Amino acid sequence: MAEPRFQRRKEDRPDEIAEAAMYTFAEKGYAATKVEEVAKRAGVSKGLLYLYFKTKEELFKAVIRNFVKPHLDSLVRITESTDLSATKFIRGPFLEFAKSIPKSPARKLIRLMIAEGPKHPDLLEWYWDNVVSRGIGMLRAVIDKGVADGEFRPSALQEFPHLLVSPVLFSAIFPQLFEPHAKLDTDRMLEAHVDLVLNAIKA
Amino acid sequence: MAEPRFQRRKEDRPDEIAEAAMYTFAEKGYAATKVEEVAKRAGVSKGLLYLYFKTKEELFKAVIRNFVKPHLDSLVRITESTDLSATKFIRGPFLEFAKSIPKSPARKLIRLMIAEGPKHPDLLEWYWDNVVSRGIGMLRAVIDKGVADGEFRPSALQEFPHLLVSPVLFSAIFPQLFEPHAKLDTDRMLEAHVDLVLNAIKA
Amino acid sequence: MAEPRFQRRKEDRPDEIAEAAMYTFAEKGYAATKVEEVAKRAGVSKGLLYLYFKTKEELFKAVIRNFVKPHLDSLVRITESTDLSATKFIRGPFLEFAKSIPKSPARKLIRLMIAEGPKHPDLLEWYWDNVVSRGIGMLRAVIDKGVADGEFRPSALQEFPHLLVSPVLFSAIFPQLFEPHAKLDTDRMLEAHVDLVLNAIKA
Amino acid sequence: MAEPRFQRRKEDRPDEIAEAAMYTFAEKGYAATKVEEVAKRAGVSKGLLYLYFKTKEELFKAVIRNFVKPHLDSLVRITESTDLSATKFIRGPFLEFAKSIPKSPARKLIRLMIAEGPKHPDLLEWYWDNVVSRGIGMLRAVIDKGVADGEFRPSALQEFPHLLVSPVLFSAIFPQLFEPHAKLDTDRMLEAHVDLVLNAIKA
DNA sequence: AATGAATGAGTATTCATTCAT
DNA sequence: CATGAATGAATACTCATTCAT
Repeated sequence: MAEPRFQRRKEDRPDEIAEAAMYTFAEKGYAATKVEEVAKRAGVSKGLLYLYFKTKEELFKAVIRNFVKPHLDSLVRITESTDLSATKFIRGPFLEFAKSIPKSPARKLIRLMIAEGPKHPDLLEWYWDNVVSRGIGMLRAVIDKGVADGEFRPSALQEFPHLLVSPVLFSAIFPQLFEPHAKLDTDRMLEAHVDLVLNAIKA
Repeated sequence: MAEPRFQRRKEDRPDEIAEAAMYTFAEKGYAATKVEEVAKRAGVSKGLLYLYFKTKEELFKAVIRNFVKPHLDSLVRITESTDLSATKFIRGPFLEFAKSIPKSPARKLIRLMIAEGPKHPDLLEWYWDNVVSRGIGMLRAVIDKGVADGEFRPSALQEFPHLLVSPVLFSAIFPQLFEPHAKLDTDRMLEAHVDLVLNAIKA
Repeated sequence: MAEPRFQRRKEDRPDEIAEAAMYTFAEKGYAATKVEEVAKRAGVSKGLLYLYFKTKEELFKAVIRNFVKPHLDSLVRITESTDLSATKFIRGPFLEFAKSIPKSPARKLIRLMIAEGPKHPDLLEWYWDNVVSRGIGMLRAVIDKGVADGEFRPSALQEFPHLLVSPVLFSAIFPQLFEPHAKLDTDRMLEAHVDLVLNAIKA
Repeated sequence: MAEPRFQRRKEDRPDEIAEAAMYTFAEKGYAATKVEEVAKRAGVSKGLLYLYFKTKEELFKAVIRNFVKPHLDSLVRITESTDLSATKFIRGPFLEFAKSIPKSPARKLIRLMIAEGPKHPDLLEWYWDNVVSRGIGMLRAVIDKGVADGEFRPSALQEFPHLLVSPVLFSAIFPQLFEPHAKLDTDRMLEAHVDLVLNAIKA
């Protein structure tokens, strides 16, 4: 007859489930993830899971959205701290952000997005609108500012800020595939990357 | 006048099946690919497919191996043409190779590898041994030669030739995900990349 | 007014399924028994069957174990009633037990065991430990007691109680094979058997 | 250009195939026997096998018929040697025959018959007509003769000669199932059986 | 007569989803 | 709200049989 010490508020449930799902998807991939396992991991029944998420696909999308938001916020925060010079911004907050990616669970979600993205076009659209295009836009703004301020010389990097990001993507994926065969010191590689780029475009 | 139900064409069959499989895997991904569909696409019965490939997984591995070999050969050929200076090599054959990737079917296999790789460790091992590590080794040799010849200044790129490759990977993946929302001129981006890098390390 | 698609009857289900399976296995043999047919016969979906029995083989083993237990218990009860003299025990409970076998569904399971046993060594082990060796041991004890009590003369039957059982086996199998061609009055044959044996070993 | 020293006469082929089939069926059982494996074992192509045997079932029946014939002949020979007294016949040729069964490959065919028989009614009919009923008839004749000659007292064994055979069947089957758990000295058991029976019916 | 490539019907098993309780 | 028993569509794989060569 003991009343439970922690009454679970129903508001938390969806998030708890999404978190369990995120770990499971990350570990096993979409197809190999069983809804029942997610439910078990969340300490919840299958039926309840389906109360909050109509389908497995809904759940997947919720996971992506949920766990990308923090990184989104982090991007926003970085943007706001742009009273730094472009060079200092890139060497500072950007590099830090870049280094954090290959170590965070986000790296698994990146692989998931690449693997499953094409099957979920609306998810890709959301992702493009809310994450990728904003990220690219922000980087472009930083580089443009660097050029305007005379820190950087004009270069194709203004058109392709992607080049600033691609090693981040690389260092998120590479270890997930080839870790057993090759260690990659992603921190140092990303530092080298930033050095190289800044060296190439410095005025 | 009905076309014969049985045809004998032993030699070609495995390759025909593998090709059909490659397109199907590329389109749908591993899990969503039905063996029967591959067979149909190859104009062959399920049973015959299984005569040549013991399991769906075998088929998948064969596909990867089969369709990566040409690129491997291409890499080898590039290596052999290294009577060019390092700079010319990078601006010439390497850039050409890089540009070809995002346009060839290989780009789909790259996405497949990222998506399915972790489920097939032996495939990853083969891939590492036969493709990735050799590719990286080759690039490192080129850069080292450039340094030795006084073309390049010493730099962390010697340790991380990956940086030379990561935009190639990026330009292979990005359009598969975000093509509907953003066109990316991969040719020009890769040219910009090469420019940037050479600019950064020139002696 | 349609009957409900879902019914809850957790407790009974495994037994109901096992019974349906037992009849199907008995009729068709292991290989020719389709899981789906068993499910249909039990008025249950394939999926539910698999909820209770991991594989077809598990189901088979469960059937054997389930439907042998009653006979096992019967054997035990017989053993316990051994305040009878050995002769009376054989003429009474043992003969009755023997006669019951060729008429019960057990006869089908006996044929199944002979047919499928070698493919399921762990089942054979269980069967040996729980049924056969105990049965033989019990019979040996009865005969030894008969000798000790001066009812029987010492004989090789003490070493081979199997001889007491083999006509039981025979009368369980023979009709299943040759019923259309030859009726065998198993009751009278088993009575004759008991007469013969007792006549041979009476002191 | 060497001409083969042994030209295979086509007459032998069916028998060779049947022999290969017999060993395979005996080892694996009907369902688990693959036609291709039989062909390979016979050193013949699948196609040729099908030239001689229309179906797998035909092949199975041919096997049973082929390999039971020798035992049939042996029975016949035994019958013909009945210038012996009934007692001596049972102690001599019959016991020898009985002892040989559990050691010959025939024991495997016996298990096969029990397992697969009910699925092949015509085979059972043939088997009944050509083997079982003749065998039983012969035994009955021997016992009747013993009674007529004053060797045996009249008994139910005249009606149920099966009782003379059932331990033979038992000793053929038992070791195939429980050999790993219990050795059975079939020779001694069968001797004990004959002793017991003769003791029971001696005049 | 002989081959073995080719066929496709047949089946065990899984798992997202539903709904009676 | 919450459960988990129940469903059944979906799919990899096998193997007896056929037939072009």
